[in-house]
Amino acid sequence: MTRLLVVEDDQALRRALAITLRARHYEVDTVGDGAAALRAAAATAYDLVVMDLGLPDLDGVEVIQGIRGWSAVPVIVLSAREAQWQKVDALDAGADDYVTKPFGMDELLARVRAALRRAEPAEGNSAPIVETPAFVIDLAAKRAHKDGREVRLTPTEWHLVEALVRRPGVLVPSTQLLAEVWGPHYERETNYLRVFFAQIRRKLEPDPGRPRYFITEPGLGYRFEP
Amino acid sequence: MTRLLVVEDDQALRRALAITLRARHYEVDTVGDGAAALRAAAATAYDLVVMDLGLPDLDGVEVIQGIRGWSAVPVIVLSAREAQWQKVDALDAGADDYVTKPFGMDELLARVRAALRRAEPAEGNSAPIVETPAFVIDLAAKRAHKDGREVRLTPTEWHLVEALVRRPGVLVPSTQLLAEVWGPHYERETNYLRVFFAQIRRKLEPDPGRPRYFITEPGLGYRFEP
DNA sequence: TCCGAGCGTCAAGGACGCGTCAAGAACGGC
DNA sequence: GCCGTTCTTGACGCGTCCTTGACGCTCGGA
Repeated sequence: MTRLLVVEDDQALRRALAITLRARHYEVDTVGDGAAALRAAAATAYDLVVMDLGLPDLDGVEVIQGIRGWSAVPVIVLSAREAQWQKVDALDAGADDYVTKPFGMDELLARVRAALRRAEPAEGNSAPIVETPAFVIDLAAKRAHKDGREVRLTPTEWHLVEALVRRPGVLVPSTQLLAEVWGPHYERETNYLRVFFAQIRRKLEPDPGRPRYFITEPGLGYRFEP
Repeated sequence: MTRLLVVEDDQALRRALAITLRARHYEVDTVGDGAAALRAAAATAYDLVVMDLGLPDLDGVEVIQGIRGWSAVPVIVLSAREAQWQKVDALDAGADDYVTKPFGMDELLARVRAALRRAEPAEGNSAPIVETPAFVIDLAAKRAHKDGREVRLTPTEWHLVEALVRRPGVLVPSTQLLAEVWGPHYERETNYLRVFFAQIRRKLEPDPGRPRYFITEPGLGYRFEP
């Protein structure tokens, strides 16, 4: 399911957007101000953010920059502001697209599709099935098998496994893993990583005491070794 | 150098676009019709295409579909057509963005930057791999190999190696290395450098006693000789 | 020839990060 | 409201990495 976050202070428009998008089978959360937007984006891994630039608390550009600090999620900006420099500012802050109110719903939907289409290959181009002599991971189906037996992973364990397995052989810094799985405020909680990797190794590694696939690089981060 | 293809039948606008984009240090090719656009896109690996929808020979949507048949290059569509369904068609055909004429040049440039920024990580712009006859260093994956064997570097060793290898051949003053790796208060602790470079040479140099790649310039600093 | 500054080497200590375990808190399903 | 799962939090032992000091070497100048 594709998850969208709608950030819009005008209640009527917020409802209209949510209804229209849900009718297209997107899963939609809505918030009404910038602080809530940042909290929501930190708590949940959305596939796309639709955001009004005129928010009551924060400037839209600040919200974009806040999100861009740790996430590459596509952001489509809605705005009644016509001035060029505002579009330029928003786009340079990290927005992916800028739609001027009043806008046609069909156009917005097309831009949502375009943004999602672009983001797709970046995330899922490498095979959604990862296979090693010890275990098989199907990222699309969210299933893992070890020695033919199905292994159950909790949501957080999946999130971690995915973050590593998506870039085989590459070292992923602890801070990046924490930001990606728990959110930007958890970058110091390295003990989470220790606890969860212990669990993941117990479930997937042939010899959990001596990891072969989920490798710790002391002081740096973790690495998935295919 | 970033390479752009401009597809526009109006000669005046084509020239204006080319001049503006070149002033921003993009490398720009221009063509005047759809057939030439397809030929050019096939012949050269452009980083982005800016395309007018109203072309004399082919419909712009067909050109987009033609390009999308084999390339994922970002496409920004320009058009005087206001109707929503035309935007929807172009976006669904694979366009990344749709700008309605008349448009502001600053806005177009911002959208160009946004599109290029998105495409960047997928292509892997700068080569983070440093190769010498004796060893290979992959800065992105944080891996080092010597004679085919993997060599493990500690966090501080990585930091130092990176600081030097990023600027091949140039002499980096000791104070700068110390400030960059340990912080500004450590600029006098040159013994740190001696200890760690001894370690790094032991791990990477063919003959650690007589360094060939990590060179000391007495009294000045250190240099990486590729 | 002697001397000193700067560099390379080595080894010991202490600090830090990691793996492990377990218990309490939050969450969701019934 | 209860129960099982999942997440959070704390404590402890251990290994690795960083820091620090001592010593020998080379090279240039007195």
